[in-house]
Amino acid sequence: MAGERVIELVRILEQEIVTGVLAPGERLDEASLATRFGVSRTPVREALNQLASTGLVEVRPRRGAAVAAPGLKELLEMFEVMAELEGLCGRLAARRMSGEERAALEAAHEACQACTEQGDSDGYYGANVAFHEAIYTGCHNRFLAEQTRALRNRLSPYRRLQLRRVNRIDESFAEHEAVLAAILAGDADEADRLLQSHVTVQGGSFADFVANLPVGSDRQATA
Amino acid sequence: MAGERVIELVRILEQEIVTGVLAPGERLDEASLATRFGVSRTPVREALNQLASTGLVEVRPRRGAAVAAPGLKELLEMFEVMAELEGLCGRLAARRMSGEERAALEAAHEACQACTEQGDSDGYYGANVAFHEAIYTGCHNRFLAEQTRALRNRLSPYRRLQLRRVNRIDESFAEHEAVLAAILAGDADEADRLLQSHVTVQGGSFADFVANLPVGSDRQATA
DNA sequence: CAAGGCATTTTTGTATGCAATTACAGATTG
DNA sequence: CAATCTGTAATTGCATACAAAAATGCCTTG
Repeated sequence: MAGERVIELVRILEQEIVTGVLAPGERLDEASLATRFGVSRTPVREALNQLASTGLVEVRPRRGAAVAAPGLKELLEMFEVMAELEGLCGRLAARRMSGEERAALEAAHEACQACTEQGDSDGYYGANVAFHEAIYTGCHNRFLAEQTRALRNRLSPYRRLQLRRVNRIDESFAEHEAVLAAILAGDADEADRLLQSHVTVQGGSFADFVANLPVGSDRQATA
Repeated sequence: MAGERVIELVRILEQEIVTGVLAPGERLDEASLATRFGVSRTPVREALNQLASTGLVEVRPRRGAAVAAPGLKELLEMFEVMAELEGLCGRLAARRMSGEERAALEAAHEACQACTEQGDSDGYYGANVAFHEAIYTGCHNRFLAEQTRALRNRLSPYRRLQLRRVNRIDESFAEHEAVLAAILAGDADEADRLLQSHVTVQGGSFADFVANLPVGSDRQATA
């Protein structure tokens, strides 16, 4: 399944959804996308199906596809699970990371530090991803890493809202430092706990998070 | 997407995979399935894609689909994550279950007891599912419940091997009893811990588990 | 007899066409 | 004037047709 063209379509659409070019709730009709990408409806359908399986788009039978617009309740549920998964990654990483992997994590942390000191918030976004990726690698559980990455990706449109908060970068970096210390010390419980609170909404202001949500996210799109 | 026919195909194929009618590694070519179900290849393709997204089948570009045959390492990774998810469900359920939900859990447990006393191992399989479903409901996190259910389903071909062990039913029931007690007592940590060990391979004999694996599961099918 | 190359055959990937369902708009009626 | 009904347009679901790639078997050749 999934020829090269389909994979490319998935990649492009996923990127546009994750970065917010395609807003939650926006309709994705097959014909338009097919014309836009210069292919037939068939690969577009497959791409939409794949995106639906990751949860990024929502398809309702006979009613077409749209960028997923989870309600507030569902978002909180997903954050709750993500916190647990990230924590587990950290817990396992603290126990299992090799010397090289620990060095890579430190390097990623230093890249974050560089961005922080220069106030490069765009750069920090990427460096932050690299830091967490280093932890995923270090947990030595590819399945867990993939699940966590997928959920992280799915929530990224909403996580970006948080990261834009004033001083959130500095806060995030400070939290990374503690996480790094715990992992290097091999303190699994602490790494778990710190990572959970790091990715949790409650780390910031919950009211701000809700207030910055795109309109319509306060109820189910499928309602 | 996903018309009625596709949904039905997914349901049937999923059932056949989970119950072992279709063995891990078995090839699933589109034309044969299309003839068998009396539909064209298009809905079959969609169904296979959906099953691929849940991990039950594996599709390699230009090389067709086959029932997923995860290697031992990957299986252990999945069990590790499932233990965590089940534990989290129990943790949340202990804190959040309503009175009716607690009653339902007790009822499910009693159904398990009936099967145990009558040595009805087939019946126990279903009652066991109901017990865990009651916990999923009680965690009040539909997303988590869905993720856990999906992973449980994906692992069910391998879990059944465990359940067939002598006395495993009795062991399982005794563990349920402890889980039930912890949840009713609102002891979240204990419920978490007990459920994790309940679904973990290490609960039984690891060697037996490995020995009963279908041939070929000791290495990656995609290797 | 074994190994490699070539043609055939099978299977997947994509395009297109048709049928069925749904959304929309205008008209009709209470 | 509001609500409902109906006809039309638009969109999805499925089937079929064609193109491209990979698997298979046979033949040639060393």
